[in-house]
Amino acid sequence: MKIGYPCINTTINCTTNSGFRLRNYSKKLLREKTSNNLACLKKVLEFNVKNNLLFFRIGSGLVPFASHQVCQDDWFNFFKPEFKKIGDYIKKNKIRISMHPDQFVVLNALDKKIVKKSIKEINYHCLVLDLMELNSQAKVQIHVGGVYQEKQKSIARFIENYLELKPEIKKRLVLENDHLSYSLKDCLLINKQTNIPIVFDLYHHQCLNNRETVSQAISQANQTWQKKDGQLMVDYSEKQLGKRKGVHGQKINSLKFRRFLEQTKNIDFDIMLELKEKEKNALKAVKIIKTYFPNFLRRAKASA
DNA sequence: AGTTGTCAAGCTAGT
DNA sequence: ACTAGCTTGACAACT
Repeated sequence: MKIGYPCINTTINCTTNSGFRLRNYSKKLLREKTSNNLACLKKVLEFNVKNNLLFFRIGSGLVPFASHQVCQDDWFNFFKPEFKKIGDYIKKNKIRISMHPDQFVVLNALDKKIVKKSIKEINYHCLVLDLMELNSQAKVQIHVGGVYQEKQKSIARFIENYLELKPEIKKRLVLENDHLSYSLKDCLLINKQTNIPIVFDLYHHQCLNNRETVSQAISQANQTWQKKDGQLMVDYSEKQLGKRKGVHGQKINSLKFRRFLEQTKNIDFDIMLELKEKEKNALKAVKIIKTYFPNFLRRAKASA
């Protein structure tokens, strides 16, 4: 089991997400920002290793506007050595990596232009991981997309578009249940026809489910991951009290987290803590696991 | 120096 | 009809 957090470290003063406005685009700015972001990524990963946080989601803004038509720069050649160095560090320290393109990526969109742009954005994410020379256990996670009042047709469109992707993209793409349209059950249905692994998001599952227990759900998601895909990835977050459905919580609740681990203790997986306070929650999670489930982290070392 | 409006992109449900 | 929310604030113009 590896513990991680997404995109941003609030402790060290270094961000991997610095960018600029589209109207200010220039090759120089793109290279400046990318250079800064890669340097910070290395520092964040070093912080993580020091703190036993061996799962990390790299933010989509690593290379600003990388998939936008304005970007004609061959940044991937220019920064190749830097990417490789970071990849070497990741492999040396056995860090699990994921990426998560944002909400504008809709592989099942009705509008073909949106599908095309989405694929371009997915390709960029995969290219980042390829440049780091990471294996197929480094994943890019997306949601199914829109419903457009015709769920079955929309699922069919997802499958059709997915199957047309290049193998080097398919090997990285994984699907995550969302909190209002596509449940775990829907994702499993898509998995049957595509073999795409399913990332299990606990909070989304609490918002939208088919009455599976957490234990059953984790087990079902786990079965979609083959050896080449690595361990099951789980996104862990909690409801923000008093806020409307879908809002992520701020802090990890020790009791709830322990209950979750207890319910799922027969399966090993990697946990991404999607809570507002970032690495602080991940550190707390590590502490909780060390205290109450010490064999879980030993297992991580053994499998690492 | 600190504050605030805005930023490439899509979709959904709550208000 | 409008907006908050989504995996993550950060940029840049203003006071």
